[in-house]
Amino acid sequence: MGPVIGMTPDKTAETPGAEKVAALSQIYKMGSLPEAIDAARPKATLVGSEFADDELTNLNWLHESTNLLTNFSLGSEGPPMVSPLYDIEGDDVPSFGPSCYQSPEQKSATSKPPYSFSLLIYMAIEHSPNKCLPVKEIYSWILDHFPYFATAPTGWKNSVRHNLSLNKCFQKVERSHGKVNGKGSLWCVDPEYKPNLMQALKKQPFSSEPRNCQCGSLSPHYLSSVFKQNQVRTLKESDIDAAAAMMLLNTSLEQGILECEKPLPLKTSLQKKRNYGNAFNHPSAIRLQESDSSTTSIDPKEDHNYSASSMAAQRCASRSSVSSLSSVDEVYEFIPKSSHVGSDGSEGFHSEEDTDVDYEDDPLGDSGYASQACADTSHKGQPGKRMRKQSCQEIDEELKEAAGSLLHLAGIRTCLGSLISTAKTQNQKQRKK
DNA sequence: TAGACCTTAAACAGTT
DNA sequence: GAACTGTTTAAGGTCT
Repeated sequence: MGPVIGMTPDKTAETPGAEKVAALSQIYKMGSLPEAIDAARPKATLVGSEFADDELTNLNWLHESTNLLTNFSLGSEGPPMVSPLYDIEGDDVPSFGPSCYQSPEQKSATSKPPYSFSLLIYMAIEHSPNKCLPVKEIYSWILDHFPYFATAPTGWKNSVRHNLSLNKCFQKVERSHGKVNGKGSLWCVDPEYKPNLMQALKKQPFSSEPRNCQCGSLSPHYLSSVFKQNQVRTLKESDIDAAAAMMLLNTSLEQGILECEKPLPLKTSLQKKRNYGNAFNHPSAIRLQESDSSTTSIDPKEDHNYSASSMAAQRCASRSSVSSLSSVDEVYEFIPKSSHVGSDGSEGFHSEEDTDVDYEDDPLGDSGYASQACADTSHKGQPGKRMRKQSCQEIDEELKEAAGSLLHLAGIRTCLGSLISTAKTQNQKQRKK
């Protein structure tokens, strides 16, 4: 088996910011994504008409992503999604059900699958409804589809974990506290590396003769379809960047004050992987990890791309790097949505698992960092409250700046002032309650 | 041959 | 305390 591009920890490829990952992760997790997109569309149109074709600022992605993102569920169970893209290209509708994997796996009951653990994990995750799986579910999926591992030495599980930890293609999504449903984190595929994984997946059974390929291969049809889907996603990533930033803004607005009452999350996989000098070196990712004190200069170019990655977005991303983004429409409807704030002040987000039937045992939506950042606020003592309040005000200002930068990108500066001030007012009201 | 990629094993710490 | 999860290191094999 040939090397898989961009799949090892020591690789120094350019990477997306944690924000994008978070945004996309959130998108994956939003079971009701089409509705969210639909809900956002009219509002986006209001502001989007002024800057139709400005790449990052183009909100047309909202329109297109209705179709595009519908196809994100490439591995999902249930009926296969029919994409207009396939219609356009004259492709048949791909089948992404388990059956599309069946052939090789069934044949490989006694022989080792021709796929690397990275690909196995990738397939498992992609096959999951929310594109996120706990390690245990990944085990299960692999076992289900590759009976070889049922009788294989247990070391393969170690290898799976090793891959998850080391391979930057995979990102850990912290489970929230208080989860009764299993331990450990959820693992997602970094969208940035999906092309690589897809390429590897595409290459593996056909292009190059796998080392241990003793079994059949994935359907060429399946592979080409998936590959095309992935290409479409890649094309849209720049747009999604903007969307991610927009959503981050929402998170920031809601969480900015609360955030300062909670230390940044513990070491994350992002940090870990950054330590390998690798892909997660995106400025925003770095800076958010370097906590509040970081003012190091970054690549202006990237800073431009992630102008929303200023302090606000960073702080926000430090939580939401995994999960805490809201739907796009909430950017415009922060105030009404803020009424979702729960007793712990942690709401206003969609839980990463809100729609996940498997992990839905968390009605509070204590998803990942976002809620972690809020859940413990009551535990904090009073002494530092004044300082925190001051910090919160500073953060507020930073949030304004960040929002300004971002919305400047989007060309919707005009509504910023009222939006933020209103949101701020509402947020304060909520806090007073 | 070197480097990249991948697998396997093991140790260890933290969590449940 | 056991089992699980996550991290890290190391060694060795394969391929380009």
